[in-house]
Amino acid sequence: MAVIAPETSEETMAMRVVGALRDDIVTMALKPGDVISESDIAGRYGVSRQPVREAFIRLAQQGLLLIRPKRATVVKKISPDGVRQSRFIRESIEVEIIRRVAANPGPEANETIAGLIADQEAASASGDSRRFHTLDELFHRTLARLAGVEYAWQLIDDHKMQLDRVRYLTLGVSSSQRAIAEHKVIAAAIAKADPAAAEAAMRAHLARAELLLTQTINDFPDYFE
Amino acid sequence: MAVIAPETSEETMAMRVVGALRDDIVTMALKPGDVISESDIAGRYGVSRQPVREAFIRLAQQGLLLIRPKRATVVKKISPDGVRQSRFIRESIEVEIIRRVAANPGPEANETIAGLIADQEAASASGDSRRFHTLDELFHRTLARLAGVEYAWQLIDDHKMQLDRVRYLTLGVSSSQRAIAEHKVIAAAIAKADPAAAEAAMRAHLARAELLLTQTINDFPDYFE
DNA sequence: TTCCGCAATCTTGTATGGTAGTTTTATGAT
DNA sequence: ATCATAAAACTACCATACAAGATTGCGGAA
Repeated sequence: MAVIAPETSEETMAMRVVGALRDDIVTMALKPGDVISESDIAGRYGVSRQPVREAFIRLAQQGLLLIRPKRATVVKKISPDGVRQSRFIRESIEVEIIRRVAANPGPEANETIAGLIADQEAASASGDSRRFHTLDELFHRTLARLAGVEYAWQLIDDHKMQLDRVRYLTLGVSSSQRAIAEHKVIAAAIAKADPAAAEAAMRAHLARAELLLTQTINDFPDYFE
Repeated sequence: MAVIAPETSEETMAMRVVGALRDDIVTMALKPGDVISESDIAGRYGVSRQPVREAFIRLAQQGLLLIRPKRATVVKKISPDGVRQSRFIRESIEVEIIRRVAANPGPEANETIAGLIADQEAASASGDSRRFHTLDELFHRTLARLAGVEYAWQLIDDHKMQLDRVRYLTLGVSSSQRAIAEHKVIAAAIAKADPAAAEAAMRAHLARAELLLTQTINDFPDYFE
């Protein structure tokens, strides 16, 4: 019974509920296949059904909920094929981004990237996996910004929620050391203004997730279609 | 005052309104900058505000409407930078698709593609621009299917609405003859299983739109940010 | 004329009641 | 005990009423 009150008039209750539910879903507090209802969530957050309903619509459009009219609303199970294609989309865009950045790094690019990698090493050394995850995201988003297509990253971000659910299931499994090493390879390619090498490094960096996916499906079969 | 009734229980009123409004926006019946209100649209379609409100939310999430809380809801003006980045996204994905198809065409690929091009030539010859547009879309979607990432096309489709509004403004300007010629180049590259050539052809095919965009901005400055 | 302030009237946001359809449960017949 | 049937208890959908902020326009004062 966590009552959520809007701080500013700019943020509506519906938006609050969206954020709260999305966090619950991505962190697996709400598990794939769980059945929820407007009244249920409304009572839980101390609001009426209306804002909850609108939150459901938003989350359904983002692929996290499945609204079955007149039947029920369920947390969508993770579609392995959907995850694969989300990754395909991300890879397609990020490869294009890394090409642009490597072809035309700009003055601030190298130092910015080096700084981010240093932060990641610090986070990894202190075992702060949450901060590491944040920095990892920032690493990729920064590349998008350097390529002048920050909006494109927002698109990736939307579809990344699907991948994040898988990632959450594999917490601790993925080696942050390895991710840092791969980031360094990418940074080196950018420093040498070598688009081809940067592209190859980015592909390798993203491809590693495929192994984790099949492994995770075996570990949590109920969460997948 | 067109009253819309749901035929099946699977399709809600809100979904109907979404479709009707999206068509109106893409075809410029509702122009960028137009102010609409829930009550207004509700009265126009003979439903209550509730389903209209939900339609607004969906369309806002697709980038066609801008909901200004407590103020109004307006048809989003076309963002030139947004169009450019939507094209960037589309190009990134389609290049990756065309690479895959060209690298591994599969048995049915060549004849399917050839058939589509023949249909397009027929449509162009008979001056049926609407059918030509439909076939053009089918051409690209078919490539996505052949690459095994039809879901990725759906993503492109969502963001393509922004591009479609521009395309609608340039009806008659764009030469279907030229598009067909470019499609033939792509088909030839696939037939020769030459990914590099296919990629170059696809990039050229998509790049041509840049000229049209700047031209269109000059012709309809009020519709752009 | 210009500017300030208030009120009428817009807008979207939220709450609630009722409706139609689905699922579950209970009940009775076989 | 098993199965068919009906009733009860859910669900999301829609309509309506009200609330709260934003805009507009009017009127009066400087």
